[in-house]
Amino acid sequence: MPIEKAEGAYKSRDIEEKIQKFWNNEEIYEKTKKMREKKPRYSFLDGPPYCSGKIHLGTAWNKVIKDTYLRYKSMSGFNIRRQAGWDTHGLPIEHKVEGLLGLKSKKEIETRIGIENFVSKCKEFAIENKGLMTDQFKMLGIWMDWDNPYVTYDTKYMESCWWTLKRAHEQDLLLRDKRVITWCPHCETALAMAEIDYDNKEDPSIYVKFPLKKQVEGCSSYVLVWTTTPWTLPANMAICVHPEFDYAYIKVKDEVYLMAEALISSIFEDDEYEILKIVKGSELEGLEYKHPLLDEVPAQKEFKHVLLPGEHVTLTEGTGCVHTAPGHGPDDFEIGKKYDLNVFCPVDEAGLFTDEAGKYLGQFVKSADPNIIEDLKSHGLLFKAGTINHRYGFCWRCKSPIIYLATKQWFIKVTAIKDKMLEELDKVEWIPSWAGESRFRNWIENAKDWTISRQRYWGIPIPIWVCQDCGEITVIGSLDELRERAVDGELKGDFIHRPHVDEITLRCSCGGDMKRTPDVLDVWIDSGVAGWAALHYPHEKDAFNEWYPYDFITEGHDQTRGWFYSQLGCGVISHGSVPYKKVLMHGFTLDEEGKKMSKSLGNVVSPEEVVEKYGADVLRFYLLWGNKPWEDLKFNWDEVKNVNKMFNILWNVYVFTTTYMSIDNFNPTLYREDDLKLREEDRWITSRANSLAKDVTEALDALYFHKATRAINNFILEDLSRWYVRLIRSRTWIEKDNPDKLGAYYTLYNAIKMLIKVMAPIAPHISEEIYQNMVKGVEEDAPESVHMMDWGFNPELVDEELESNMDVVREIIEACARARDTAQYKLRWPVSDIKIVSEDENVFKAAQSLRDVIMDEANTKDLIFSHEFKDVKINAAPNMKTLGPRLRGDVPKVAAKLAEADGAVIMEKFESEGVYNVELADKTIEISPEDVVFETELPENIESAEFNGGNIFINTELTEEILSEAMARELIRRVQDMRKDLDLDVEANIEVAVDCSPKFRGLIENFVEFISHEVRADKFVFGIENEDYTKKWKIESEDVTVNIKQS
RNA sequence: GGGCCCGUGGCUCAGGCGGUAGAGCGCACGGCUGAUAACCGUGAGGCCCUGGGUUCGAAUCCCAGCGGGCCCA
Repeated sequence: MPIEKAEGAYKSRDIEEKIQKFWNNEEIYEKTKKMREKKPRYSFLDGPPYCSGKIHLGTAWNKVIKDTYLRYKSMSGFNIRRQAGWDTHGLPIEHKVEGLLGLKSKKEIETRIGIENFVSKCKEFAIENKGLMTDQFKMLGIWMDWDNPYVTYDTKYMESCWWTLKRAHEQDLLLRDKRVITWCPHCETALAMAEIDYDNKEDPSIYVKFPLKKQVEGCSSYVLVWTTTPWTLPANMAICVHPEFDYAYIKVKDEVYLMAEALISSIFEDDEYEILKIVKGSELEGLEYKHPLLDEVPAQKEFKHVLLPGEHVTLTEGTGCVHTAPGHGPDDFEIGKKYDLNVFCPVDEAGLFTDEAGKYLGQFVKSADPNIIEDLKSHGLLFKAGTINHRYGFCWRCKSPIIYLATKQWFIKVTAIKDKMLEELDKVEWIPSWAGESRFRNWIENAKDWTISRQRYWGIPIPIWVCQDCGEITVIGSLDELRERAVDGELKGDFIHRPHVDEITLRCSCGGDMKRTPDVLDVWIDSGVAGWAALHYPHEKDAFNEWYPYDFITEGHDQTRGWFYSQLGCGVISHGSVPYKKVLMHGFTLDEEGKKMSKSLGNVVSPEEVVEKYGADVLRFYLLWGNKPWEDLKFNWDEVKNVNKMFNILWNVYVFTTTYMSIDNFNPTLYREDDLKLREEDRWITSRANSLAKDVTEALDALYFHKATRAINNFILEDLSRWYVRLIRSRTWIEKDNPDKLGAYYTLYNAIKMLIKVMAPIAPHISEEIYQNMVKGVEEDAPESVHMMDWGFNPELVDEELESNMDVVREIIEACARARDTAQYKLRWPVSDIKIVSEDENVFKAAQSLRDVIMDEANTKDLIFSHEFKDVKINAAPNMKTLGPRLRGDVPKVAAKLAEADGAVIMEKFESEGVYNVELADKTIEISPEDVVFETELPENIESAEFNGGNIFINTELTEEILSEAMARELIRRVQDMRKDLDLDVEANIEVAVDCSPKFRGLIENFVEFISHEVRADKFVFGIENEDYTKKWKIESEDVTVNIKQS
C-alpha cells in the first residue's frame, strides 16, 4: 500500500482511538513482548496505585514516566517485565464501603452487616475500581501487563506476604508490646508514621496550676504547666523538668509559681513578679504535687504525683515544666517506663473516656477539652487559657486528628535492622542522587519500630496464632502450613481474608488452642512485599530467580516514607537485601499556583480532561517536558497548548510530506543513494536527525525526560519545519522522477522515520500513525509496529561541522531578512548581490559550502565575500559633551568642518598622530578622539545587518531585470491564491489569461515560462476571453486582471 | 528545632562540571500565503533572591541569611 495523503488536521482523539484499536486487534503489545523474549532481561516493578477508582494527574505522570522509559528499554533490545500492580486493602475502601452501606462506626460493621459481608463488599469495590482505572491508564497508551496484574488481595499474593512475616519472626523481629502509638479514633485503629498527614490546626493553649503539696513562704504554691491537649490531663502522672535548667519560684500577688527562669518573661511583665529563689531542675526531683482534677477523676487518688527529670524538656515554649501522661505521649511513655509510672490511659479505642476517667466517662476526648478547662477554672487552677495554631497530625485517609494511646500492638523491630537498611541503601542508584543519599537516609536514620497491626477488616490478616493457654505464638508462612496445623475451621472460599481465617484454630505444643490475633496488617506491608509476592515466591521460584531484584522503580517523593521504605524493610527481612537497583524519585503535580490539587480547593485537573482537549500524546509529552522529573510540576494549560502546537506543526510537516509523496507514489525502497541527487541540506537534516537520536538516547538513559522532549521539540520546530521543509519546497514542485526531487523525498522520509522512532516511547500514538502510513506503507519487511523497531542511529551520519556551518548560514540568511525588513524590500523580490563581511574565515567556509542555500533563501543573484566593506562612508560628528564647554561659540563652525571632512581620514589621523586639527578662519583647534563620535553611512541602495560573526550588505538597487522577476513572482503568488480559492488539487493543471497594461506585460513577458511552470499552467495568454474564475489585482499600482480555469 | 529541595524577564521553565544570560507563552510592531483556522521575523522586557567568600572572572562553586515547598520532631 503506497503512502497516502494524511488528513488535513491533527485530530488526536481519532488517531489515538484508531491506534489503540489497532494495538488491540493485532495484539501488538503481546507481539512486541514476545519478539524480545530472548533478549537480556530488564525487570521493573510497578508501584501499585491504590484502587480509588479514579486516576489523577500525578498517577498519570507516574505511569507515563514508567511507560516511556520501558518502551525505550524495550526498543533498545531488552526483555521487559512490566506487570501492573494494584494496592487494594485498607481504610480508604473500608470508608467508601461504610459510606455506601450507611455505616457510622466500627461497631456497626460487626453488628449490622457482619464482617463477611463487609469484606466481600470491599473486595467487590476494589475489583470494580481496578477495572475503571485500568481503562483510564489504557487511554493514556500505557503498555503494561493489564491482564495479568499483581493484586494485593490475591490468595497467592497474601501467602507470600505471610511468608515475609514468618521470616521476620524467624529473626526475632516481631514484637507484641504495649506502647504509646498514633491512633485514629474514627477508624479505631493504629496508624504508622507513614499514615499521618500534618496540617495546621487550632487547639487550646492553656497554663495549668498544679498545686504543690508543700507551700512555699506560706503562700499557695503551684507548678505552672503548659499544654495544648487538656484532654490528656486526666491521665497526668508526673511533671518533667530539665535537670540542667534553672527554675524559679516566683511570687505573683499572693501566690507562688514554679517554672523555668528563662521563660518567665514570656508570661509575666517585669513588674508583675518577684523571684523568691532559683534552683536547678535536678533539685526538684521527687517534689510532690496534687493532681488538679482529683474530684473529677477519682482514680487519680490512687497515684502519687512527683516532679521528674526529663532531658526532652525544652525552653522553646511553655514553662519548662512538662505535663507527663505516659498513656498519651511517646516521650511521656519513655519517662513512665524509666520511673515505673502507671501507664494510665482512661480512653478507649473510639477516643471516648472510660469509667476510669470518672466524670468524663463517655465523652469524646477532643470534645471534653472545654469541660476540663471549665473544671480547672472552677478549682482556681487555670492560670491562663487561649488558643494556638500549630502543626498537628491527621489520619491520612479520614483526616481525623490523631491521638496518642497506649495499646498493645504488633511491631517489626526496624531499629534492629536499621544499620543493614542503611548499608543496603548505598547499593541503590538514586536519581536524583540526593533522594537517596540525603532524604531517604535521613528518614531511615530516624526510623522507629514499625507498628504493623491494624484493628480493621479489609486487609491481610496477621498470620500470628496465639495459644490461649500458654501464650506461645506461631507465625504461619504458607497455606500448606495452615492446612497442616489447622484443627478447627475450614479452608474454603475466601478463607484467607477475615472473618473466615479468624475461625481457624491451631493446636499448641502445650495442647492449648491457638487463636489468630484478630488484627490485619498495615497496608504498607502489602506493597512492601510486592517484589516477591507478585511472583508468588517462595511457592514458585523460577520467575523470582529470573527477575529479582528489580532493575528499576520510580515513584513520587511521598514514597520516601512509603514504598521505598516498606520495600527496603521487607526486603532486608525477607532476603537480607534491597529489592531495587535504581530509583527515580519524581515530583508531585500541583496546580498553576503551586498548590496541591485537592477536591476541597476545586483546583483538580483530571487526565481525562486534558486527553479530551488535546489527546494522550500531548499530555504525555507535556508531563515529560514541563520540568525536571524530580521537581514538582505546576500544571499549566498554556504549556499544554504550547505542546499541542508542536504536535500540530509535526502533523503539518507530515501532511506536506505525504501530500507530495502520494502524488508521486514515492517509494524509498526503489532507490539507492546513487540514483538520487543529495544536496548539502539533505546531508544536514540527516545529520541532525541522527544527532537528535543521539541526544534523546543519552537523555532517556539518564532519565532526563525533559532533555529528550526539548531536543525533539527543537528538532521538529527549528530543523524540520522552519528550515528543512522550507529549503526543499521548491524541489517538491519539480515534475516527474527528477533525482533532485527524489533526493529530497528520500532524505525527508528517513528524517521523519528517525524522528518517529525516537518519539515513539514518548508519543506512541502519533508515531504509530505516521509509521503505519509512511513506513509500513512502503517498506514491506518493516516491523509491524513502530514499537517493534530497534532503537539506534548512525553516528557516522552525524557531521558536526556541517551542522555548525548550517547554523552560521541560518544566521546569515536571517540577517538578510532583517536587512530587507528595514529596507522594506520584499523577500519575493530578488536582489542583485549580497556581500558577506567577516573577519572569521570559518564564516566564509560555512557560507561557501552552503552557497546555494544562501542564494536561494536570501533570493539573491550573487554572493560576495569580503573582509571589510569598502564603500562605507564614515561621518564624524562633534561630541557635544566634551566640545561644548570647551569651544562654546565655535562649536557650529567645527561641526560644519567635521561634516565636510572624510571621517576615514580623521580616523587615520587619530590612529597615526592621536589628534586631528580643525582649521578655522582665525585659529586651529585640536580635536582628540573623545571629542568625536563616528557614524557610518551606507551608500544608497545598500542595507546592512549584523549577525553573529559579521555583517551582511544587501544591494537593493532595482534594475529592469530584477523588477521583471519581482513582478513575475508577484503574479505567481496571486495565481496560487486563486488556485486555492478554487480548491484545486495540488497537481491540477490550469490555463491562465491576464489583462494588464503594456508596461506590465513588458515586464513579465520574459518570465511567462517560469510563471507557467510555477503555477502549473499549460496555457498562458494575454487577454481574457472567457468568464471563468476572474479576479482583479493591484500589483505595485498596476491593475492586473487574472483569469484561470482548470484545463 | 532537624533533614532535603527550590528561588533566572509579566508567566512557565531551560542552562548551571566558572568565561558576553536562553526558549516558549504574553505584549508591541512587521512579514508571509499550495504545510496555511497555520506560520515567520523584529522589538521591548533580567542587580539570574540578598550579603559575604574563593577566583583574573560567579547565575554557576563555598558560607550565611531571606522567601517558598516537602518530610520529620
